[in-house]
Amino acid sequence: MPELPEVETIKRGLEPALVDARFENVVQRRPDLRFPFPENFTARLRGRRVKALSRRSKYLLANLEGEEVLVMHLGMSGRFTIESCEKPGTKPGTFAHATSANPRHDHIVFHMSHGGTVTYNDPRRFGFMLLLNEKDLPRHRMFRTLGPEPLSNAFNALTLAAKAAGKNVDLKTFLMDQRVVAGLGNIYICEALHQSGLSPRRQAACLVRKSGKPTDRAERLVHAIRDVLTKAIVAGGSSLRDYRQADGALGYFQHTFATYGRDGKNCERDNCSGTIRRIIQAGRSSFYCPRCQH
DNA sequence: AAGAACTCCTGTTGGC
DNA sequence: TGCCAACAGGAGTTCT
Repeated sequence: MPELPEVETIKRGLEPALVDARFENVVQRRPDLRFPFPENFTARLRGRRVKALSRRSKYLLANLEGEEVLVMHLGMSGRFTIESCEKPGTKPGTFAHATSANPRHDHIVFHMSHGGTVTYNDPRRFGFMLLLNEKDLPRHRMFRTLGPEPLSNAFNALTLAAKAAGKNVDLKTFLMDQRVVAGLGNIYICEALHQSGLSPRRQAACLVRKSGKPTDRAERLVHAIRDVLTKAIVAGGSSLRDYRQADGALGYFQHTFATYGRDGKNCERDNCSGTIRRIIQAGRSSFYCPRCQH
């Protein structure tokens, strides 16, 4: 499920449950997800304090006491649930059955020192967890090649155009490549392409001029990516408030899409009477309006 | 060496 | 109702 805005939302939601708490006990219900869990995973976490949570691309990072980082990737179907988090403003013990997810896919349970519990559930098991030294993280093969954070200054029309030069792929596939820009996925690429009026079928090279300078399309695309992500994070934040008051399940964003999943529906862009279409690119669905995206 | 195809896994949905 | 195919928010590995 999660793309950058969801991981950011999850990070914020988990902060009160994890930051400044210690792992009292960690229950590991299976040897692997997508990859094997780290050697002695539970023993290495036990007793350790979480200094901070952060995010890089779609990775959720827990910086631990002792200069280690717990790296968590949620794959397609990973989710976290918080239970019995006794923090100011929450009622202890009210989250007895916080999750509607099938408990047979509860693979990891973090029992924290303040009495709260954080459970990782992942039916498809495309997620994974790593335990790395802080200083090794940037050199790790999963981080080394990651492109810039789309909400940082390192991501701009200039750097995007540089990566598009000579590329013989369509824009959709280009943006799915995490080396180009980190954290985008199927949904937000479709949305950003719609907002910028660019067809997902257009070639990536349209972002760069012969001189190497970015085209106007590149400028528009960068702006749209930023805008779509920022709005989605805000929307995710609003659903967070529910989880604290309600059932403890960490909700995802409530967001309305212009294209994603709207195959056959009307394009709602002003003055556009097109119909959203679904096509397959690199084996994945793309949604776009052939009328206003070129 | 870039780009396409295949792979991991379970759950849900829609058509017959 | 059951059955089966298609599809799902990801990305590493293997092919051509």
